[in-house]
Amino acid sequence: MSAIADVARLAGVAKATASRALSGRGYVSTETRAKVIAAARQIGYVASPNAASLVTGRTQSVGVIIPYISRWFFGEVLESLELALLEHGYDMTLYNLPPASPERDRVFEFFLARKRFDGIISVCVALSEQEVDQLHRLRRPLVGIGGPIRGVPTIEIDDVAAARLATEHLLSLGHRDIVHVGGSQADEMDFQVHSNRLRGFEAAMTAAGLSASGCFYASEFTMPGGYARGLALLGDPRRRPTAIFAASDEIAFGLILAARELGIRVPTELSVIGIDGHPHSEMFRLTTLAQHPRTQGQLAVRTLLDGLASGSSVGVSAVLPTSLVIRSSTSAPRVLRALKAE
Amino acid sequence: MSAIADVARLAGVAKATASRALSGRGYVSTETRAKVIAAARQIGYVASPNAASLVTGRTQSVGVIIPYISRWFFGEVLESLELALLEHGYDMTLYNLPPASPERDRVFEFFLARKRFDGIISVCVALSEQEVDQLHRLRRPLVGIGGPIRGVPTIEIDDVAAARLATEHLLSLGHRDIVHVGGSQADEMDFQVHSNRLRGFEAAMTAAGLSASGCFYASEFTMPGGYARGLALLGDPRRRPTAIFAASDEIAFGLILAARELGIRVPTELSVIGIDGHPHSEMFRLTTLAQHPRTQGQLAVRTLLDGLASGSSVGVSAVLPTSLVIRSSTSAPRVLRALKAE
DNA sequence: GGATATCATGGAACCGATTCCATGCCTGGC
DNA sequence: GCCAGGCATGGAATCGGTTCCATGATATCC
Repeated sequence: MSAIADVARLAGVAKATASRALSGRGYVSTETRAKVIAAARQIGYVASPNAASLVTGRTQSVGVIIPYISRWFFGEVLESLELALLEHGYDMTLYNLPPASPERDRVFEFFLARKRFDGIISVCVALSEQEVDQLHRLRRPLVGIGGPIRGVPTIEIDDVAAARLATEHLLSLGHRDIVHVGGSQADEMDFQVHSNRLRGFEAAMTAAGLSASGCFYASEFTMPGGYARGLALLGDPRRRPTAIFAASDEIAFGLILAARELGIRVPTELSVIGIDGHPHSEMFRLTTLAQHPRTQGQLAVRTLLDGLASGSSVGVSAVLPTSLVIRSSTSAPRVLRALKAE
Repeated sequence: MSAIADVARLAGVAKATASRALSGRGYVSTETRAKVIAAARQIGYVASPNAASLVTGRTQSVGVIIPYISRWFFGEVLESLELALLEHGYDMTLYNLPPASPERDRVFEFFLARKRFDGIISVCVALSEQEVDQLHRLRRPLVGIGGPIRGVPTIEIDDVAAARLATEHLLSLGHRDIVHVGGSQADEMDFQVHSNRLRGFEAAMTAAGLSASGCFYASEFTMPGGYARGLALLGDPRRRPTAIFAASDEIAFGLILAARELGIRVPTELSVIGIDGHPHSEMFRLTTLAQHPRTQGQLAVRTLLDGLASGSSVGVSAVLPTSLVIRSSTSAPRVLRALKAE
């Protein structure tokens, strides 16, 4: 329970000098600094961040708002955020805010409005203009991950482009009968991830001269979701597509398992492509459009801390690239290969 | 940026009265309270928790130390912790501390020692006596999840018993040739989860008059880990067991997939049982010993807040029950069924 | 009706740092 | 030798609350 006054007394200096010696700001002679540091160590002094933030206004802590914790993308982002923040000496305070959470207003009014953070990172939680204004008024920089927020720098991937690329990969293999299994708009998160991926799919299909209508099937954004959808979709051999573009790798895993269960060979009879770059995709030999959540997290932290240093400048948004990782869940459709063989 | 002094001035009372009116402590007349509350609302006053904690010593915030974020068990625990803490008006500050992390000392010296928390919850991170003492000296209550810490209340399941129950389930079906696939002691987390589950397995085998030696195979604690181990283990038909006890559901999923890939029918030719109660276990029709991480999280929060209220009393540890959920990944071994059929 | 308990309020101290300002010393330049 | 300026230090104010203590006004009880 030692305070800086104790350190000062022990070192035989004034509080002010002790503070300067320990923080490194202002003039202190080398020997005095050494004395103070020795005294601090001797009594195990640790500065009280509360007292410090009271006067400086900085808390050395960042708030993170996130809708899920245990889903892959979010877990990865979270881990990278925590690591990057820790490196820069910041604490991370976590608010789990599922879509349509009844806690949402509580969190905003009760927690975020208190001046506990130097900044906030919002992962796939859209903030209303009012909420953004509120934070700006507190002069707290704000960075988004996963979707655009008006007037706020955001780190994201281009979901439309990623979906288009994935679909184009299937098209380039010769598939014409392609289905998209993705999240429904109903349980969409704040950002338009689901509908953006659908739009990218439709764009690619239309550009290839194909109709996309009736080619979308909704699913939970999970492996069991994809599995259930797969069983229903692939059960009828006559209506079976030759390829599926899944909006996430986990959906794709479920689809592959459903196909196996129905005796449909992947990729011979059915090609499947996902989006994510999930670590399990290697095991499932899934072709996927990898995004890089850890990079997104690191960049978000850097952007936030830059904004913090430069005094709430606006900061710059970034659209991070995705990369097509081709494995063996995709190939030319059987008909085509039969033709080629002739 | 309004302070309580502004509220007091506007309401025409002293700071002390305004503070009492807003916090609800001490005597304030009904009308004065109404005036103060109205004034506070009018200028959008939000109390500074820093200033408050400076004098009360309470921060209304809890630190959580956890080795993983995205693994199922940990994600579940985390979500339940956050929810329960939020309900009681506490913030949750997260420290991700993988086993053998180089950040560990930094986290302890630099972050935890600062008086930023009213208490700490350690999820599967064992604390050294020194670390525990340090926290006790700061009079900060401490609760563990997932394993015993000397002198600290802990919420856990009985890993030995759970493993024994799982193995006994296989034995009771008539299996004699049983293998355990679990985590290696090398990459064990702080608590003895891996070796405890192995011990439970050995205990059950020995009690049934069987030898357990040579029946353990190490695997990463993930689905790909189980998959890789499954391919290697089940490849040779002559050395194939009739049943596998997997130390986690995710390992079990991998094993099941490997079996399917090798054309081994589950459960006809191979029974598989796991531990966890993972949400995907239903999809894999996996028989499992379900533990309940959310309950563990809730109980940990309750224990911590009790300790907080009663002033660092010791609190009581709890061993939570597991439940056997029987699905169709386990059945009597084929030989036995053939005999019965005669 | 006077002593006592209860309620209501204000003034001031305090939590533990940072930082502004004043003071004094020493050095160097002219 | 004197003055300017850089360096080193201490005193005191400050951040924004909570709480102790004193004071006064009512209500209660014998």
